[in-house]
Amino acid sequence: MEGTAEIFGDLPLGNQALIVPVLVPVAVAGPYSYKVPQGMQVRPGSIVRVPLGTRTVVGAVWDGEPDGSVNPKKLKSIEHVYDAAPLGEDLRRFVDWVANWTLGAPGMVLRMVLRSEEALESEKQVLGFRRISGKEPERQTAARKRVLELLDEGMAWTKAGLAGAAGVSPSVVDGLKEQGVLETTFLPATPPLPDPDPNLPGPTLTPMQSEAAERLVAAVGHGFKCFLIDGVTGSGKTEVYFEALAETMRNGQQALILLPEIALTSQFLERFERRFGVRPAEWHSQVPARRRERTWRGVANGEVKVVVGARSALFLPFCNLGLAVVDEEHDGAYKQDDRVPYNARDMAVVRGHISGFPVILASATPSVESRVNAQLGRYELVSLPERASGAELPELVGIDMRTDGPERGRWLAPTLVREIQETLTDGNQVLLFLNRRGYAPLTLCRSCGHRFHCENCSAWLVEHRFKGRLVCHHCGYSQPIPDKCPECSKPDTLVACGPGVERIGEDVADLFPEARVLVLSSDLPGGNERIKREMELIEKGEVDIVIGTQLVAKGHNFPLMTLVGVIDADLGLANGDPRAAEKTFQLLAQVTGRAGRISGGGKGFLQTYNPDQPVIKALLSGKPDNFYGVEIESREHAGLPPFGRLAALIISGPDRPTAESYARHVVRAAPVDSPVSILGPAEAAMAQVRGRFRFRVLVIARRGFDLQGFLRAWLQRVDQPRNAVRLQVDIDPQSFM
DNA sequence: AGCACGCCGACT
DNA sequence: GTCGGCGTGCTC
Repeated sequence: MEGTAEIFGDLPLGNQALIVPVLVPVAVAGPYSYKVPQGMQVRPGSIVRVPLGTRTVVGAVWDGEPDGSVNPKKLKSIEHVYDAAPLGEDLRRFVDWVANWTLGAPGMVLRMVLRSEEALESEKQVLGFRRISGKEPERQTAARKRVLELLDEGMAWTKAGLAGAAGVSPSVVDGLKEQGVLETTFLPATPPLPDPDPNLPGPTLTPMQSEAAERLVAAVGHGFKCFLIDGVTGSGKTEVYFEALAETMRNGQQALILLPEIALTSQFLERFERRFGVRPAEWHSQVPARRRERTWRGVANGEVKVVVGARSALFLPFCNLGLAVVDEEHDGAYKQDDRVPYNARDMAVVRGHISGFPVILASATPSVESRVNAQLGRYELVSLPERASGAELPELVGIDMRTDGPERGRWLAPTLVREIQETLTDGNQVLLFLNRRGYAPLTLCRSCGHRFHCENCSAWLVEHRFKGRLVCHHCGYSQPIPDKCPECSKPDTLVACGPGVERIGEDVADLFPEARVLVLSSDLPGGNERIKREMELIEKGEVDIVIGTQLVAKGHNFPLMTLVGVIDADLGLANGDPRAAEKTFQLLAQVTGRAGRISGGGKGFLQTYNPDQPVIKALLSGKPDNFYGVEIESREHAGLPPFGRLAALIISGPDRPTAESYARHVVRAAPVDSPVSILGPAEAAMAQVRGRFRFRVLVIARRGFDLQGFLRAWLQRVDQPRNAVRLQVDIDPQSFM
């Protein structure tokens, strides 16, 4: 038995009541102390209900000695110990680790583990009805007969279930009970779900896939190790890690698969079912509470073998977790910004490290920090550079818009127009990608130069011609499109500058009047339903040219799509985001990867004003490493307040050091075996605004930057009480330069 | 006076 | 995270 809090039978304890630390779900630094009433059995990990202030809360008995400095008169007693299995030692260490890492309160992290109080008591037993053999009702009726026929099969039924199945009212069942023909019984708790079968025959893997799968399989059951699967779209990453999953199940251990968004889960569940025979347990906010409770309990007692879920699934109380997979590991949806801010990808690695099991990160476009971790040898790289079907990856071509661009007022370069024509003639589909909603990003007055911008946030208003409004994409403000300039009042002087998807649609309709064109963006009326329907239309080949925003980057597969044209490949590179290059690479690799995914032989065209940009070169060559490597000119540590971990505040100079350089330094500076996330200046400032003020800071700045002065000023703002800071923090990254 | 609202500290 | 206490300022 572990722990300090055991009551040993009738051993005399004198007058000294037993006191234990209990972690409560409030934002305080550590556990509180509670008395254990006579006869109550608790140990570290026990889930308990305790009084706290005016309410009662659910907490967990924690490790270590109770805080001796509190006034013993203040101590209250534990009210109740829940029936649920105590949280394991490794989970408790994980909670503490995450709290330390996020600078959050351990109680707040525990709260993520103990999400549904209902799950903590064992499932309520259900009253069932069974036939007492041989007994017949005094008077037989048609309804009674139907009920008894069902019961003669030997099963016990619930009243509602039985009445429903027999097509009679529940009172018929009551009547039979009254007559002593039926007896009541407790039904067994909900029958356990069938386990996934790891021994069903899997698909035939290519030699490259098999080799990758073998490496993963060999690691199962042998402690912590982190893999990064870097596999192009269509390379069969999923099939490969499914083999590791199968091995984990054969080992009798549980497995967790994290997906970035719940929209992807239903397809994934089907895939899982095809491979392992049944669906895995599902965990995300849209799963009904009842099912979540069952999953929580099942995970804790070992009945549930595999969970597929969103980031919050990482905090489930697995009793025997043997593998975690983080699919699409580069995806920003793994970051939680509110409450406890964490990145589930990194915390999955930590959980694997603490509990001693392998973790697999998978992506077609791995994040910079994961690549760096692989280069440093912390993660083992598993490359799948070929499509499993044997289809060739799309051939990518850059179009220099300065020399080969379209005439004024047009947006598609002649080369791209020719390719579209050919593709349509062959009966294939075209995707034109532009990550900008609306008709035009800027409206100005030809006469006086007035530019429309948002009253609240000073961003330009984007014209939405379908809606007939000017919309702020920042804050949602919108106004009708006026017919004259608000500044100089002259009519008919307003001009739209630059393209959005709606405008490309106009261009395409002119150039290809015969083609069936569909413009897809998230703001169109009809919502998700409509988007789903339209995706299906595309899949069926009922659309020739799709014009879309990033919405078309993931999800459905389009078998007939062989050409992808990126209208503005430079979009998104111009802002101050240190991750701009990385994000652009990921997005464009994903979008162009759709070309010829099934049939092979696809083509992609990138319209750009700067073909020499590292990102564009990287995309064209298929080698993401090419856009790394701008040198950091100076780097300093500011070892200011002594907190437990490192957060990175990154300042990018006008020379824009690229993200990998940041990552390299940040990762090197990190505690051994700790994953590191990169925070841009805006993110770091946001974190302050949200109330996390205490950082150890790593600053990367260009030469000549007054680091000491900056830090003094920054820390002064940071160390203020919460509301003072809120007013003073400047989150504009430009101001740091 | 009575109440809504925001700020702030306490919670074992 | 949540509650209660307290000060401010407004009022069917």
